[in-house]
Amino acid sequence: MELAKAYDPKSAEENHYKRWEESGFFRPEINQDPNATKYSIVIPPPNVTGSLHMGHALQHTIMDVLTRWKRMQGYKTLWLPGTDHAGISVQRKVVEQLKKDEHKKPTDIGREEFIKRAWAWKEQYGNTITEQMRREGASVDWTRQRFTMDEDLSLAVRNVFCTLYDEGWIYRGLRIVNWCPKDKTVLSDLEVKEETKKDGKLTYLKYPIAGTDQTITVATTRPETMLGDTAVAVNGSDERYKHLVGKMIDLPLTGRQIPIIADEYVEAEFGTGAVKVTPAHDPNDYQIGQRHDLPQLLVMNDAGEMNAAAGAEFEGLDRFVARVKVVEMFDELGLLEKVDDYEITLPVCERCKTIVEPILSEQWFVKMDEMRDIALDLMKSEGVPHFSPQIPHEKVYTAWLENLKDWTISRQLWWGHQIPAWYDDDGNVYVAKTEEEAKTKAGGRELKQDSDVLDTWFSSGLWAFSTFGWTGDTTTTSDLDAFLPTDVLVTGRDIIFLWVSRMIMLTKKFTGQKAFEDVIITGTVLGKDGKPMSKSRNNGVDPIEMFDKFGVDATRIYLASIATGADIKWNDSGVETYRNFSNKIWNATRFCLMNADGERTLLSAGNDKETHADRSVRTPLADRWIISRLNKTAIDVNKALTKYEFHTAVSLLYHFFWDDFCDWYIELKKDEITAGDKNSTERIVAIIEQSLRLLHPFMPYLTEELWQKLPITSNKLHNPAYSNADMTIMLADFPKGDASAIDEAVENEMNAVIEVIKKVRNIRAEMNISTAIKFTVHIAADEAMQQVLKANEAQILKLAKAEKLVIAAELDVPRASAKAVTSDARLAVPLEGLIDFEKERERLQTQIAKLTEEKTRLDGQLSNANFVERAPAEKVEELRERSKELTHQIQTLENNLESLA
RNA sequence: GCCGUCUUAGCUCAGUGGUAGAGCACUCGCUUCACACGCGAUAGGUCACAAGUUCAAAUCUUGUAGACGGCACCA
Repeated sequence: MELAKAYDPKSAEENHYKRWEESGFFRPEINQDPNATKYSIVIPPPNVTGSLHMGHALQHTIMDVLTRWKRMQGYKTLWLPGTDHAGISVQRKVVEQLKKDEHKKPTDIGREEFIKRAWAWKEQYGNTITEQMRREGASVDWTRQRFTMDEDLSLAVRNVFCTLYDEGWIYRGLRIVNWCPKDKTVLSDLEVKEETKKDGKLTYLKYPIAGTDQTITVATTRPETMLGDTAVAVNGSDERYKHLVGKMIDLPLTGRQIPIIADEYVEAEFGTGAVKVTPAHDPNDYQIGQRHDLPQLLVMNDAGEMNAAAGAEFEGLDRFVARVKVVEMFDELGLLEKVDDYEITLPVCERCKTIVEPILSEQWFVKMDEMRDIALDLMKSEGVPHFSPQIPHEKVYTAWLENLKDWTISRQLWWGHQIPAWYDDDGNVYVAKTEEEAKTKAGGRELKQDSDVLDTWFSSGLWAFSTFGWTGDTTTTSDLDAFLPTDVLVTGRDIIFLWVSRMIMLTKKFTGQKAFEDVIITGTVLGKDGKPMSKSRNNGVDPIEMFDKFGVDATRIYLASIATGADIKWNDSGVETYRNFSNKIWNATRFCLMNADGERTLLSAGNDKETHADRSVRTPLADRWIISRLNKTAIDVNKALTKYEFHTAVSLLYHFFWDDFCDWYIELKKDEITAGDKNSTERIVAIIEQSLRLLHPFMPYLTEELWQKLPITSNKLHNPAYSNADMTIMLADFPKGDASAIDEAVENEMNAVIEVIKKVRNIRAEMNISTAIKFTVHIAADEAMQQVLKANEAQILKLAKAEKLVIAAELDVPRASAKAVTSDARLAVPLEGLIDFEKERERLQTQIAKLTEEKTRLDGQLSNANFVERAPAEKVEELRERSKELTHQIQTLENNLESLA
C-alpha cells in the first residue's frame, strides 16, 4: 500500500465522523459489558447564539480526550451534548431581526408571536455550534442532545421553582436591583461587571437648611438622583452636624422638605460627612431608608429616563441629560459648591456595556442561606468538587460561598422559562407548575401569569440531572441511575459562580446526588497580543481557520499540550509543531506500510506470551529497548491522564514517537525493515499500532485513518466490551502498559550505544568531515560494554556513517585522531590528512572546560562537611560517583589533548 | 482596599527542594531510497529583584516591582 507523501487532514476528517456517529460508537449502549463501570460528562451547554471559539475548542478537546480514553478502557461512556437558550442573547438577536426585516418592535407583534420568532431563529441558526462540534471530532452522544427549553427540561424548571417556593427558598420582594436600561431587565450581581472611568465627576451640592440661611453640602457622582432624595444623613457623633439632626432641608428643584437624620453608616471623615439619601436608587441608601422609615421615591423609568416623580421639568429626560441639567440649575441657584474630577468605577451590563442603574424594583429571588450550606458542606465533608488545579479555585469558590447574597432570578424578557406564578385581581400570588393547578389553588378565579422569565442560569443549574430525564414529575430514570453523579466537569473560571456552584447546590437538593466529583478549570486562550480574545479588540483566532490550516488533530493536541488551568497566548507556531507531528506519524506509518504490506500476523509489543528471559536471549537490544520505552510511555500516559495532566501525556507521546521511535528505532532497524525481515516488520507494525491507540484520544482522525490501513488491525483488538462492534480504533483497547516489559538495564545499554553514535556524529560535524568520507571508529571499553557494542555494530556503523568498528580494551590509534569519551567508553576516529589539529584542540578544550565546571561544583559540595553529614547517604554517594566519573573523563580528554601536542 | 495567579533561552511555554528543559526562531552541515511539515551538529538562561529557611532554593517563607484576574467599596 502506498500512502501520499504528506498527511492531508481534510480527507481523514471527512472520512470518519459520519461512520462513527452512525455506527453508534459514541453511545454508551455500544458497551456490551454488563459489569462495565460508567464514565459520564455533561457538556457546558454553549449558547445557541454562539459559534465555536478557542475556549470551546480547548474545553471540548479536554472532554473528548477523557471520553475517548475511558471508552477505550472499556468504561460505559457518555458525553452528553446540548445547548443553552441564552435568554438575553437570543432575545436581542430576534429584536434586531424584527427591526431590520419588518421595522417592528416586539410590542408590535406581541409576546406569543415573538416567542414563535425566537424558536424559528433557534431552528435556523442554533445548530452552528453543534455542526462545528462534529468537525472537532467530539465523541458526544447526539441521540441524547438536550436544549434547556426542551419540554422535559422546562417541566423540571417549573417543578424546581414550585418546590423552592413552597419551602420558602424562593420569594418575591422589593429590593434594590441592578437594572440595565437598554435590555430593560434586572441582572444578577454576577452579570454586572465593572468599568473604571477616569473622567468621572464628583459634584458638591449645597442643600439649604429650612428656616435658616445655612446650607449643608453633600457630594454625589449621580446628581440627578437628588430628585429622589428623601433625607440627608450624617454621623450622630459628628460635632459639625450634631445640632442639625432633626432639622429639615428645603430640597432644591423639588419643592419638597426632607429631614436630616443620624446614621452610623455615614463616615464623618469621608467627603463632606453628609450624605444625600436616595432609598430607591442606591443599595446603601435603601438600607438607611429602611432603618429610618424613609419614603422610597423612584424617579426613573425602565429606560433610564426621569419619570413624573422627578418633576415636570425633568420628566422624559435621559438620566445623563437630567444629570447635566440638575448641575446647571444648582449653579444658577448658587447652590453648586464645586465639581471635582474623580476616578470612578461604574457597574456595566456584562453583555451590552450599558451603565447599570441601581433601582428599587419588585423581583423574584432565591434565598441562598441553605443553598450555600449545601455547597459548603459538600466541600468541607467530602472535598467535592475537587478542582484541578486545586489552587486557587477551591479557595476562591469557598470564599465566595461564604459571602453569598440572594440570587435575583426574574428577568424582564420574553424568551426563556416564564415564571410559574399567577396573580388574581387582588394581587394574590399562586405558584404552580401549570395554569390549571394555579386556578385550582385560586378557587377558580381568573388569573394572569407573571410576565417575567427566569435567569438562564436557573435552568442551566439543573443541567446535571435534567438532561438525564429528571422532570420533578419523573425522578428516576435509567440514565439518572446510570450516569449521575457525573465524573468531571470541564469549564472556565468565569462560570464557577454562575454555573458550577449552582449545579452543585441544585443537584444535591433535588436528587441527593453530587453533580460531579471533579472540576477541571481550563485556562484562557489569549490573543496574540496577550489579551483575552474579543470582537472589540479584533484579536480573535477562529478555530475553524486553524482546522483548515493545520488540521483538527494538530489543533486539538496543541490545545491539550497547554498545562491544565494555565492561560496561553495564542501562537500559530505551536499548532504548526503538531501539524508537523501529524505528518511525522503519517510518514512513519507510510514507511512501515511500504515494507510490511500484506502481513496479517500480530506480534505483540510486549504483552505476548514470550517471557522476559526468552526475549532477552532472542531479541536484539533495540527491540527490547523500544518495547521497554513503549510500555513505560503507556504507563506514564495513563498516570498523567488520571491526574488530568494532559500536557504531560502529550509530551510523553510526542517524544516517545518522534525521538525514540522515529529518530532511533526506525533508523536503527531500517535496513532490516527495508530488506523485509519478517520479525522486524512485524515488530514495527505492532509498535505503530500501539502508538496510534495511545494517540487516538488526542488525534482521533489521523489515528483512525492510519489504523484502518494497518495490515494487522481488526475488531479483535477492541476492548472486550466492544468485541462485536465494527472495527475502529475508537473502541480498541487503550494500552495499559506492562511494567514487566520495562527493562532499565536494556535502556541503559541502549543509551550507551546512542551516546557513542552521538559522539562520532559530533566529531564529524565539528571537524567538517563530509558524509561521503567513511572512516573507522575505534572504541575502548570494558568487557561487558564491548559485548553490547559488538552486538550493535551494524547499527552503529550505519548511524555514525562509519566504515569499520574496532572494539578493544585499549585504544590503539595514530596521533592524527579525533577523540571523545562517554560514560562507558573512549573512542577515537583516525583522520589522517583530514584533521585540523587546532580545531580538535579547541573541541577537546571546550569539553574539558564543561566537565571541569561541573566537577568543581560537585567537589565544592562534597567538601562541605554539612552536606556530607546531613544530606541523604545515597545523594552523597551519587555525587561521589559522578565526580569520580568526571575525573576519569577529564583525565582521558587531557591525555588526548597532550597526545596532540 | 482585600484576596489570588503569573514573571524561566529571542518567542511561546514545561519543570516546583538535589547537575536548568521542549517546540519554534538563530548558526553550521546534509537532495542519507518515510518525512525539508525532514535529518544531523552547535549556540543560547545569576529561572523579575531582595532578604530569609535549608547541607542544598527556579522550586519553600517574607518583602519589593511589573502584568493579569477575582471580590469589596465608591457620599
